[in-house]
Amino acid sequence: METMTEEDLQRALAARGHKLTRPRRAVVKVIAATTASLTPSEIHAQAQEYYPNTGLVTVYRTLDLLAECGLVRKVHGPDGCHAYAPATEGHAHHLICENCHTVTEFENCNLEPLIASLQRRTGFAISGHWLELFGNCPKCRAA
Amino acid sequence: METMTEEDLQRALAARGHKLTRPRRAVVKVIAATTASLTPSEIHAQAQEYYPNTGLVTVYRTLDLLAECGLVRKVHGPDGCHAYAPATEGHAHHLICENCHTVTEFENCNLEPLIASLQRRTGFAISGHWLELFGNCPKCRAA
DNA sequence: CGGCTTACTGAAAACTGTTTTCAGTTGAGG
DNA sequence: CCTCAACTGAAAACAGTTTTCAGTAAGCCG
Repeated sequence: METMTEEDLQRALAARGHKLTRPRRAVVKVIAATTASLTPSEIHAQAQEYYPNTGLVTVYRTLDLLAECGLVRKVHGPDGCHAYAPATEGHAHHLICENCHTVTEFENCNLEPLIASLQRRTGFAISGHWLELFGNCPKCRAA
Repeated sequence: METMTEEDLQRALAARGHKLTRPRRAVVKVIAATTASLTPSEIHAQAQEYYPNTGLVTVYRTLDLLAECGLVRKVHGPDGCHAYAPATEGHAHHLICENCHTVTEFENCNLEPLIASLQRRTGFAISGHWLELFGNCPKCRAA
């Protein structure tokens, strides 16, 4: 369940033969530093603090790259489907704070009984699923 | 689990004081006739078969209206978040055919144990969730 | 260390999906 | 019927994303 460090992310990109350019480092730094889900333009704004020349286009391209490598995941929520969050390994789901957008991933969704019963009842062959939970994180509950 | 008829939908709109205009009737007819999830522009194309003057803008407005009334639900899937499907009553989830986009709704997701355990472990107060299952419907499996 | 090659870059333009604006139309109650 | 607010389509505005293109720089190789 641990989120990857900046160095982990850089290593993962390099291992796949991708160059570690200045704007990529900036985006990676932003991703590594956040617990929240961020939109491409939020990431862009933050990345510019590390490397002011970072272009929004490159942020999109880098996010695609990171998503392909499974290092980042798109987060779908009631207020939109434009945000990305750092990914943990393997199959995972999101627990999202509706207030500050902090995202916690979890596995172990234990949907097998439900899936089995639905396959029986509907005749569908179920091959994947998506589960996102919404609420308020401990910090926001306090405030 | 039954999907509403054209008349049901019209009655539901009228009951809330909305006018039954020609383009709205056309959109409602499309929604009542489909089991699949459709994008606004697919709905637009089909609605024009019933009322050729139907504008895309009105399709968007009518979908908003139907969604507000709980008659239609936005479907979020791997290939996008732009589709709408007829809604059944109450809390419901989607079972979506990745091939033909047929959507079946179901309730009874039985996530309470998972939610309770996550609340305990993370300190989040969980107030809502989203669950979508993907696979192939009986028809597409046969083909 | 410096030069080379190709992956990568930013800016501008193009695109797609959605929303707003506005003047004209129409449904439904009186 | 008549009236009037709710509603409409077209055009324009807008937001998010992708493509294009000429230039740049990462990282290998000598």
